[in-house]
Amino acid sequence: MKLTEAKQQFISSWGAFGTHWGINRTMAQVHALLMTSSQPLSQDDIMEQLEVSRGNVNMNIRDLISWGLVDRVLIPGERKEFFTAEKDIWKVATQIIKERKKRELDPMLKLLAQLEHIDGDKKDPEVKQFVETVSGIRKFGKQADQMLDMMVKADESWFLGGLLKIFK
Amino acid sequence: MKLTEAKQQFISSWGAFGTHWGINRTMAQVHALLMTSSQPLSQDDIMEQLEVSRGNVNMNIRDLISWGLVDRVLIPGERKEFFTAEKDIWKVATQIIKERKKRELDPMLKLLAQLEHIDGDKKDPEVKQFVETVSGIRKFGKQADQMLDMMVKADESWFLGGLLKIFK
DNA sequence: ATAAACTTTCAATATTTTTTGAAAGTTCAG
DNA sequence: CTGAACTTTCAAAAAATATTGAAAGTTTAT
Repeated sequence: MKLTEAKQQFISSWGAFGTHWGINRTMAQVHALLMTSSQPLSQDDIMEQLEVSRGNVNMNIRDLISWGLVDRVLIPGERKEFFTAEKDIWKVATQIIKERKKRELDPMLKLLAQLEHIDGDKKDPEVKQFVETVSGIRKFGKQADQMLDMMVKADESWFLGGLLKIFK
Repeated sequence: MKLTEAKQQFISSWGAFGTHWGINRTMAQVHALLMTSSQPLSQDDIMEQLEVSRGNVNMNIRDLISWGLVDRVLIPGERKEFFTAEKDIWKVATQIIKERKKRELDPMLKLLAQLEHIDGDKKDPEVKQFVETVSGIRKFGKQADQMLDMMVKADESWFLGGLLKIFK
């Protein structure tokens, strides 16, 4: 398989994959393009390669930067801005975990904590089921939260190395 | 806070949460409703409580069943079908992990394996970067795959209990 | 100060996804 | 067998989301 073809496929699949995880197609594709590019690219490069509009590229690059996955790069002698993506997949993963935790998990846990305090008969099966479900989710979420915190702090090696040992 | 109000909030937030993770609002809400309900509910109950159409409820219930998160229940003496959701959050999580792994991670890993074989100069920086990125993602994915497999096989207790010890 | 080069914004448009509801299909009691 | 009760399907409509592109804004070289 030729590089060009493989790259196309990768970009297109990464885009499709992203949409299953609440990430818009173009953002995922821009990310894929930058991750597989050895050199920084300009907005125009990206527009051309992905065949999308200037505004679209601009917006999605902004978002990727806010996720900490892409950086602006200045190239001496060039007027334009260029962009690179973090290429270490472990760093990419921990960055995404950090952000999603902050943006989604933490607020949800905060809400669940509030919802556990229900007025009314603790013996009413409906009240009981609600409180049990919510507190179950919250406990699970807290545990996941801690685990993710540790992953983010931990070193890549225990994950990419012999993770298996842990569970013996 | 009253039960009714809390339940509304939970359902609505669970729906919003779901959309950030590629799950449609109604499916997440049906799931939330069933998880917090002590009794099985019929299609009509769900339609009424969430104010959505019959077809919509039907489709999303089907999906939830295919995800293994909801079961049909027969109630003696009733003609209608009723539905319940698995309420053990650990089982819910492992079920979701199992399905997403099968539906998304496994196919992606299969694709990445193919994309690593590029014709062309291994010294070309573009080829090199592409192969490195793809193989990095694949290694990471394989490791994640194994870790998730273990989680699914493992017992709830090491997670919901003192998970922390593992990392000392 | 000017203008070319470049970036950002955002209302309009297009696309994708979800929802509806009525018709067709199924099941079952009598 | 018949029809009432219930479920499923799916084309059309609505809603949500993403994209465009041109105008406005900014920066920089001269």
